[in-house]
Amino acid sequence: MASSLIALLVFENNINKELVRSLHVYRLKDGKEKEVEREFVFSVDGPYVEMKAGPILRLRRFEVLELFEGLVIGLWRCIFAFHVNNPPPLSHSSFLLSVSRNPKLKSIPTLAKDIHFILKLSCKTDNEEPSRFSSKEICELDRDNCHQSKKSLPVLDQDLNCLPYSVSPSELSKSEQIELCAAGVMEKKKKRAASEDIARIALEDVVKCFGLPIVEASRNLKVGLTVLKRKCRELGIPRWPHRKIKSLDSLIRSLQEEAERHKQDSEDTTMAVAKRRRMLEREKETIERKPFMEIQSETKRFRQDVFKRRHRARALGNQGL
DNA sequence: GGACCGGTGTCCTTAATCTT
DNA sequence: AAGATTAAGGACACCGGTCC
Repeated sequence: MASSLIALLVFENNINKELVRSLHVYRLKDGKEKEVEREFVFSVDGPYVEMKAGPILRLRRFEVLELFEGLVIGLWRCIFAFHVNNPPPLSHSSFLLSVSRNPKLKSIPTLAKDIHFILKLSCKTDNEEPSRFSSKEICELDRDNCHQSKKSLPVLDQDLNCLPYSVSPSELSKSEQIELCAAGVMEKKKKRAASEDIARIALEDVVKCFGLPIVEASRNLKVGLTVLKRKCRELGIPRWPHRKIKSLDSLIRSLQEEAERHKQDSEDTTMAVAKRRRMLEREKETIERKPFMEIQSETKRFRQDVFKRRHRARALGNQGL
């Protein structure tokens, strides 16, 4: 479960003319980006997360003081969050919240609606007066509100940085169990792969997954890691070539960038870059066909050169800063 | 019901890749 | 070239299904 992808949204709401912060937390099930396990909604007053029709839960170590992207909080990954007083400019959010450029978003129900809502709010707040409160003051207000809510609401000391639902199923009532099952929350028993399915896996199927890490490939092929490893040995693949291919891809990309930069340069330079790129692409194809092949030593030298250049460029960039 | 087989998950090791 | 980081490999315990 540690690889679960978490999407999280914080936005301002104006229901009942009160300033309400909403936090939508989406936990995608077991790393599978298509299945959403549960949705939480932030409670009105303080850092508590209210399950829909459930108890109040505590989200620790999370203060929405600024814009967050990709921040990992325990098991949770924040895809987008901003403080009520600090709405981001639309241009900033365009990449992350654009479904066409970030296809992961498609897998999260109601997200499109939420994004639309957030962006509308963002536009509105841009035109509004800046808040009278500093972030620090808001934070203090929040803390006061927390204390209040502690008095009035029952609070489970569930840390959302750990897996939710750590309460054992036997402790839940039958109706709660049914509800959890309906939400897809209860741990599903992993079914073992049928032996005919394993036998049916052909080299072509495996080759299609070379671009993925072996764990993801095994998920794609619907078999366990051990099975896939054994299958690879059977098919004459001693090591999973994902890293070789990724490395060659990265070299091809940097050559592409170089080609862009050298557009105006001499024909010789352009030709040399294009030639090298073709060589790398051929090598990648060869490895895809013969995964046991080593990366050529010439390519390894070239890769080392690229690393050095990147390193120098970064160092110069840092000096410039 | 017990033995056996095979898949899964986990932990540690090792190799490959990347950074400095 | 050395060190750091990351990802794959391998071993092993556990569990569920099947067969006798």
